[in-house]
Amino acid sequence: MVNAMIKNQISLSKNQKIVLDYIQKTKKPVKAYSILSGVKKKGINAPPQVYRALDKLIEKGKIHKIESQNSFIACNIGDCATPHAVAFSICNQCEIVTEINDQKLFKYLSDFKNKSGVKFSGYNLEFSGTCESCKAT
Amino acid sequence: MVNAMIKNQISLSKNQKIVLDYIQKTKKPVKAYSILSGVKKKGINAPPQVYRALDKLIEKGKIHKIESQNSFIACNIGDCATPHAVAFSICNQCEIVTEINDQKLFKYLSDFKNKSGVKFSGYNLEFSGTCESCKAT
DNA sequence: ATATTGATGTTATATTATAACGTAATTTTT
DNA sequence: AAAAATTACGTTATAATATAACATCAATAT
Repeated sequence: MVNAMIKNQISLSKNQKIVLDYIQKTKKPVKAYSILSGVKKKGINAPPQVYRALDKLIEKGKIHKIESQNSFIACNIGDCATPHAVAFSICNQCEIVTEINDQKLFKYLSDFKNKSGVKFSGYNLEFSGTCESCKAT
Repeated sequence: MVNAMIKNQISLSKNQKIVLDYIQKTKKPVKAYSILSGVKKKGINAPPQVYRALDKLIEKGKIHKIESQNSFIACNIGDCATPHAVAFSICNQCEIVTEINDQKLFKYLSDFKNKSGVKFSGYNLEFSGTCESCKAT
């Protein structure tokens, strides 16, 4: 009752917790069927259970989908305030994906979009290239 | 021989032409299997033929993939000079997708990326929202 | 002329995702 | 607290998207 009033308290169901837990353990984005194998021992048996959890976790800003890879990654900005306005850096070599949290970029893109006459609802931006550490080698 | 020296002359194979032709006829992005059904009468029988053509057409800057939809759209910037740095506006209502050709945006994003220490190789930006005409209704 | 590369055609299969159905748990309304 | 509504669950089956692998043919470079 008291706890229920804490702001931004987002409750997760059992399966949602299991799936989020698994995703948070990995550094690289994971695919739905990898998640499935990874959580079979926790009692999740079939794709729909995974996909349903993924959908809800995205809605709740806990994870993001990397569209160019059909993979999923935990949000690194705590509870993502804007789960539908996201930007990522994808290293083609080591495959590590990092979420970009840049207010100026966010503002630039939001403004750009609004200016263009389209009612802004979100964006997905995926940079690709070679990351710092891979560049070194 | 003479023609072969024309700059930017990009030659397309038979199947590539067929697939590009089909994509250019549509306003909305099309899916690979829709293309397949659409070009069966032209003698294209199986998915790999379509996917191979799509891959090459992307390389050659003739089409782009809309990652969030697994669909394909003709490049509206002639031969796209930068097939791996693209931006789109996706209307959630009418599903029309338009390619954004804005040098300032392009520069902003390229600069942003380079500044961040990552060797820039490309980006894919997909805005979503409600387009002008859908907003009216 | 030969070797290399790019394109084709085909079969089979891998990967990603959802439909549909019945049941159970949780929350909201009365 | 009971009823209603919503959300989540488990399961089976199947749809939709994409690629592997192999044999052949065509174009081009050496």
